[in-house]
Amino acid sequence: MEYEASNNTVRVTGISSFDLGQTLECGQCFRFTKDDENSYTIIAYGRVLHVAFDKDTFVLHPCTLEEFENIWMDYFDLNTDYEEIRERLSASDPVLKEAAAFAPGIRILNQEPWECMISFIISQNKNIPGIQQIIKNISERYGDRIRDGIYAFPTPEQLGRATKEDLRACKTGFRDKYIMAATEAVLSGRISLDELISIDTDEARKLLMSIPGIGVKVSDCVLLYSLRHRDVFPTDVWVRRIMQYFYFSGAEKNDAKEASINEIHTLASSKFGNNSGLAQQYLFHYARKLKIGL
DNA sequence: TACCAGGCATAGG
DNA sequence: CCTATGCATGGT
Repeated sequence: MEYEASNNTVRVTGISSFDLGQTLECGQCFRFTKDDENSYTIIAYGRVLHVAFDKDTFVLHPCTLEEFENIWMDYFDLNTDYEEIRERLSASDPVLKEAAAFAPGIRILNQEPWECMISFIISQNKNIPGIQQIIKNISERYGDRIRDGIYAFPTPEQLGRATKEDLRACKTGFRDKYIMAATEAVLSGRISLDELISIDTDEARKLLMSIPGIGVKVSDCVLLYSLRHRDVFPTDVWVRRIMQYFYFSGAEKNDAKEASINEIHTLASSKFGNNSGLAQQYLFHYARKLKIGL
């Protein structure tokens, strides 16, 4: 990988296994818009960033050399060798070979833990446009204005000022109490999200799940998308469907009983091991595009 | 109108 | 451990 900065723009070449659309649109990130073919605007780290691919060059703007090295290089996980992980997953399993070949440019973003946690609390029982709308409402009401009409995700202190009624006005619905509980856990210091990066996965998950409104699926999303635990396998309805279809249905497809989350996790762990997170991303994307069964 | 959306808490086997 | 139900809200 090589990069250079000029005119508040950074150009990166020599990245393999990276596609903007596949990475942003596989459901791990909510705050972006698609401006054009292979051109997106992202809001993160209190900044607005335009990203695009110009032939084989990854272009970021506005972006200084320091911002690229300190923030975005890690955000897009550019220091990880995805070629190697993808080959390992492909070789170990025929289904993954298909799924990975379908979207080989997926990377797992390293997002901000606080925003990620609140966003996935919001995500329960909502579709993606609905989730994006609520996050936008909350940011506009409590976050700092970055520039006209664009607001940063609020800090814990800022969101801590919200009352239940305020949150309801942002259309959070029954999630209002969960958001308040998570905010309180962070503000009080009971849970330090950054510390969850370096502790054992199961221990970190246990701590996250001590917050009401965070269950197995939401905690696994936070662990994978922001806390760098790549061995988890977030299992939502789509992943569940595709796992059922490929791994748990017998010869007669319909009479097999539904596999439980525990059974799916056990199978994922034994097949994909430390790379379960990326395997889940490939499978999620694959399932949504193919719309298998149901 | 009724039913669903990347779940979770709760009450009950 | 597993299963059934309600849940705010907006969209078909």
